[in-house]
Amino acid sequence: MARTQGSHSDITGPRIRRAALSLFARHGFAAVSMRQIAGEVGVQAGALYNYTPDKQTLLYQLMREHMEDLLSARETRAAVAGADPLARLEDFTRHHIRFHIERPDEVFIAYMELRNLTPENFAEIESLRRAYETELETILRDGVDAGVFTVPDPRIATYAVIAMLTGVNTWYRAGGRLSLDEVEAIYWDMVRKLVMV
Amino acid sequence: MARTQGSHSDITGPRIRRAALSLFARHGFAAVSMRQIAGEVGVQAGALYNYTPDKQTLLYQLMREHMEDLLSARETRAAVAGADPLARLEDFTRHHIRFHIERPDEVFIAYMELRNLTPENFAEIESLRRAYETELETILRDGVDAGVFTVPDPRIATYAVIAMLTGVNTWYRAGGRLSLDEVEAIYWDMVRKLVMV
DNA sequence: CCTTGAAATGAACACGTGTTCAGATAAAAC
DNA sequence: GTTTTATCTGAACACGTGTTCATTTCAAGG
Repeated sequence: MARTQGSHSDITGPRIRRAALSLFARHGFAAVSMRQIAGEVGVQAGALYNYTPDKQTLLYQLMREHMEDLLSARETRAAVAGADPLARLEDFTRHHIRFHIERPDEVFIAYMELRNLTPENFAEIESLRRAYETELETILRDGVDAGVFTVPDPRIATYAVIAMLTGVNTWYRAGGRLSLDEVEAIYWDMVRKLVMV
Repeated sequence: MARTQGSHSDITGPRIRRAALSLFARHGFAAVSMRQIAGEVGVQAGALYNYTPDKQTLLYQLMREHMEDLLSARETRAAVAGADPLARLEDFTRHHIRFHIERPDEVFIAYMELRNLTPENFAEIESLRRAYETELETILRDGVDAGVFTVPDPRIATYAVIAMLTGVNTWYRAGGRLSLDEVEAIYWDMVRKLVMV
């Protein structure tokens, strides 16, 4: 019986996911073959099927893991945040940027490879994404109700803020003109003005 | 000699590009075969090579055409706009939304398939994109110089506004809750506040 | 030391890939 | 009516695809 401590399989699964993640992000899901992934892990293609039922599920699991990490991290922070909508919005803004910058491959895949999911898997990922968006939308609505925010349409402001924040991933490079702290501050300034009364 | 008026080839080239555009947008460049494109046009795969040297160039031409349309449309409007930065920014905002919403397939491809371009073709497309971004950045800098805008960093505000505006394409559907005019107005409101002094 | 069984191999399957090209087709040019 | 010529076909090439599975490997359990 394997799968006791230190068994090979305990380490191969994650290695496969890491290889697939990096290759999918670099070349795209459709352009990466199971043989390429296997080669990166140092194994024959057939061996991958001890860890995943098929290529599509491999992609789905990567996306799902990412979205669940995102949601649970958000919930953790929401629990410690106070009731002030402005403080909650600042926390959301800064955390979104930092979380996404730390996971460029996962973020890239989660946005670009949605169309390679089966309809059922797509629905699953989409519902996780909607849950995350609802976090922000709730903050905005609470702020509007409390009279501290003025947004023309909370639903659309949610889309706008998330698109704006996620856009950081397309241009930010560590060691560039601005530190991550500065980027956070600049975006928070823009978001704050965007919702300002 | 063909290629006089009404020749077959005058109409087949555009038909191929339209079919490729739609298929690339739906399934992704790597997942679409030359035989699928040919099938959509009603022709054998070999015939495509009378119109394009290869699949990669077909993608490049679609992207290039789109980016050049975007830039020349922008230049046309910039020529008639006045000197008031606020009016120029409003025009940019509304025009960006409308132009992009009218071309969802082109926009999708231009964002998602960059990694399938050769380095030379990628550089070409990127330089067109930078030129477009510079249009907005110039408006923002002029507004800051004139004292009518306050943005923490014009370069980053450019990225932020473009990401925010292009995000409309991910959720807007004709016949939904909001008309395109309303969407334009809502986004202009948010952009205006974002750069407000 | 022998048994057990999870994990890896490597070949095979059936089919799809981008691209090429000799030959057929048919419409325009003269 | 004949020649010219752009266009299209259909087969071929060399190789890559995801996935399966009988067989081998080899470390842990007893």
